[in-house]
Amino acid sequence: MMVRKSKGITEKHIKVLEFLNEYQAQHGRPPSIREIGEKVKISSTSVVKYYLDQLERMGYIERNNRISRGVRLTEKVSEIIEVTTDLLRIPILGPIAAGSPLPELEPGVNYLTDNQVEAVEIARSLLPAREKGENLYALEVKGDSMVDAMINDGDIVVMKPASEARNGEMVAVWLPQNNEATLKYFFKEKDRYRLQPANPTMKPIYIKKTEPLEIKGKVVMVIRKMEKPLAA
Amino acid sequence: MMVRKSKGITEKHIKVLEFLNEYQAQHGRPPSIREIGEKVKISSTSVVKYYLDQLERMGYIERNNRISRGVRLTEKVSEIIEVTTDLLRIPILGPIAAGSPLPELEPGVNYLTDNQVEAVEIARSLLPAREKGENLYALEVKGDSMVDAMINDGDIVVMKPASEARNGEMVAVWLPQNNEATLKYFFKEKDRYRLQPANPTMKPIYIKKTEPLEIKGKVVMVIRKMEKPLAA
DNA sequence: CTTGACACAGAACAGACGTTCGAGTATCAT
DNA sequence: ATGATACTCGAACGTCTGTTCTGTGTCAAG
Repeated sequence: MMVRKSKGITEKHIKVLEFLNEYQAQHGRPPSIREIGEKVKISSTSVVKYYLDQLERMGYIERNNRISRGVRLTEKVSEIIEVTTDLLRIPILGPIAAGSPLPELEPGVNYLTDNQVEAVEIARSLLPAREKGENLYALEVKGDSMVDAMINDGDIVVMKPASEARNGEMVAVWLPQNNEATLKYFFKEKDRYRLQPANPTMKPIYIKKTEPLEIKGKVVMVIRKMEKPLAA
Repeated sequence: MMVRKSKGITEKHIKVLEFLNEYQAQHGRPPSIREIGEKVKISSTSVVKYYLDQLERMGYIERNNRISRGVRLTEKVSEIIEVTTDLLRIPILGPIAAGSPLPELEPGVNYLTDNQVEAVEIARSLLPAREKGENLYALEVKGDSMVDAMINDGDIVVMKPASEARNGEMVAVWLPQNNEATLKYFFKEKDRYRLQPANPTMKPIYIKKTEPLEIKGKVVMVIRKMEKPLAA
């Protein structure tokens, strides 16, 4: 009767979760109840337990009782705070092919907790400096239509959502008039856009500024797994 | 006069280190002394401490005394046991360019503990199934000579050491007669080797079996970071 | 045979740690 | 005012956990 039913998370709960996350990342082990209390400014161990009980009931932590430091954050906390991990799970939204429209990130959907979607795990250190990794998504290349972007069938393209780009950035664009998706280096010129293939031996496409061109995202990384040998 | 025997690591030490590693990976926290003793078949906590003290003196673990479960494996243990991590540190041995010989993995050198070399961190889940990651190394592509392998200047190529290959595998080969390093799909035919570019629009190279051809490794993965925009 | 380093066991102890309980305060709807 | 709810405190308790101490058996050197 002393535990709230379904009220929301308070500032204190978040403080506790953040400290749990921080301590674990820093020390490689969970903190003790007294260590939590000290950091979250709770002077009684019973109050810390009080909050831990609530957090456990809410599904944000799991506990192995009777064992010291037996606390563990669950997947669910990522909905509340940014969990520091070395690995970043990036959802694979779908295929990218020349003739089909690009899958897009729908706001408000948490792909990481949705086990339906596949994902690639990328080391944070592999990402461009200080790229937080927020909202990154990945596409799997289907077909040979991206060869001029130096991208093969089966490659994984990691994207950052964007609707505009600066010169020299590689973007995924949808060309409504051609009904075509493509990956190109983007350059804005006088009265046109130049879409430059990555392959230096190939020629650019020019799109007049009056013509439609939808930038869907910037390419952050391309990953090619040589899993199975080439046939033929 | 009192030089005792080996003085090195014993089977028990390794058992302890392995359990430390296993428990940490499984529970996200270090084990207690009694948990160690139970698993390593030591019936007294004092003996566990006895070994922990030795391991600490040898530099394989660090301890935060007075605090429960205050044990942590150090970098050095990777010389002794295979530390299970989600991340794999793969050393970048050097550049790969058409005109220069390929850097090679020197046996007996632990590149991971040698801070001199750069490294890329790859999530284990990203590697081909059950690729242990042993002896993997990486090369950084310099120049545009690998464009026919769909590989750009600046790309990171993750390699597995190999001196021969099966049909359809992409290999790094050194062609002594041409004084050239290249990445191609490898096919053995009647009396020749066919080196097939990844780019389907390009033609293969044929090498007679009588001519020299040194396979240096198989390509496991290619990573392209789109860090900076393309100039021009 | 004696000595001493080494590997190990068991008991005991002190402090760390999680849990329980009694009690107090503040807010809010009744 | 009343009571229910949410939150906090402090003390006490028992277990967990790391440390210390005493003792035993082995083995090689002196």
